[in-house]
Amino acid sequence: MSSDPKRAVGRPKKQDAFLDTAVIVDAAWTLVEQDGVDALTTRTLASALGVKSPALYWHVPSMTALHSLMVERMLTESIRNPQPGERWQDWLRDVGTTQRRNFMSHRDSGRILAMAPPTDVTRNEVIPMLTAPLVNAGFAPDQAVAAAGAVASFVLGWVIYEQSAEASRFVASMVNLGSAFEFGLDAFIGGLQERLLANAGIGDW
Amino acid sequence: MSSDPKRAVGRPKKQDAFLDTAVIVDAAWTLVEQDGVDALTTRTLASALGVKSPALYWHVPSMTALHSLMVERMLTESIRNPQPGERWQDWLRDVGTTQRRNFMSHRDSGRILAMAPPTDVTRNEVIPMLTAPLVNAGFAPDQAVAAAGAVASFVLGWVIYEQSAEASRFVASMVNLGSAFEFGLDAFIGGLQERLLANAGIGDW
DNA sequence: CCTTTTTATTTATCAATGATAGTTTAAGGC
DNA sequence: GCCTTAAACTATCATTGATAAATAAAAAGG
Repeated sequence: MSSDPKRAVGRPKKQDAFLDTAVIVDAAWTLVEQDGVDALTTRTLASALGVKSPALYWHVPSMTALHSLMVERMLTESIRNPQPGERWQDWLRDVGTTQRRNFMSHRDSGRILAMAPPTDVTRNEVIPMLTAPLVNAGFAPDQAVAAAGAVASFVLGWVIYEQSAEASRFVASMVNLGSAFEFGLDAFIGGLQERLLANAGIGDW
Repeated sequence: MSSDPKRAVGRPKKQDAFLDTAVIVDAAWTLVEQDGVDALTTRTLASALGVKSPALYWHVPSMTALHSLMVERMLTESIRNPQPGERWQDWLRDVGTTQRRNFMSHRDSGRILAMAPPTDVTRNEVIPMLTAPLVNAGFAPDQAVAAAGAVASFVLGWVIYEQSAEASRFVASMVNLGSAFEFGLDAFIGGLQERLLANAGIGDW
């Protein structure tokens, strides 16, 4: 409470403004990492920031908006453009595996992704970043969007199941989850490649 | 309330027991279909059934359990065994498209799937039903589990995005969602086929 | 036929949660 | 020095999932 000398009881300003969106999103992920998404309430989060819950609403309009911001943060961490000369297959495989690893390293990220509407940033930056390299590789724009969407969907669905204790325990008893994911991803990329070659042929799409 | 002559105020029994799990799950889906998953509360659901909310807890232990039951109901509606002589590719494509159609016909099903732990029925019936035909087709058991999991993940993720108003509006402005889904599914099945042929060869898996 | 137990609901009530209203303090511009 | 804006606070709501205790009807037991 009044243990922190930097904080007056009334209100600071620009100088030492305590909160901003980035700090809140940070703390939110930390909290979720520790105690799971069910523990992410406006009160626990505020308390982790040494603040009362209504203060959060000055920076973030709602809990749902916070979820979206958390997603945005996580997504921008795990997508990259292809390096010059990198084959699209290798790039896509790496993006897929990296994204799974990234999602899995954020507890309950699947559930959060499922709840959160995409932000403008997510829509306007992330999606084009996924489709552009595929168009460059020779896919038709429709195909590129479909392929990018399919990979994104596959990863999201996979992570949701893998983060479900019951589901992943059951499947993990039959198969190594990492290998299984890569098997699926490779199969999908292989199938995309077939379709790309078909484009060069008669092009019946 | 007292408008229904069949109901005494105290309590009925077996004969005309008002509630059971099936009826509750039914009403829950109806309610979600109409007003979305956020409107599915113990009170609204009870009221739709002409009952008070604690009555539900006699039949279903928790809201989460109800979600799981809703998922179980939905899943068992959309999976089928292959018909005799049916090619595994055709069967898998049909299962995938049917499942997407089924999920999409249940409002907010993606979010519900993401929240709900799988029931025993889901684990022990649905998953084997998906893998068995693939094993029959010549996939190694690991591969069959991986492939089935991948298709299930793909569909789940896709539906979550397609049911997100913002995400689907954005993607639908670039591509037909149905065609895009099928493009992804076909690519994946094509890739699986490649792998199956590789099994017959040197078998490096 | 009366008593006891079980089944299935009710009423009453909680604690937790997301959110808003209204208040308060600090800083900056004039 | 005042006024406006930024950024927090206190107080308070309505809603929600859930439980406890009461209660009535049906079934079971004799």
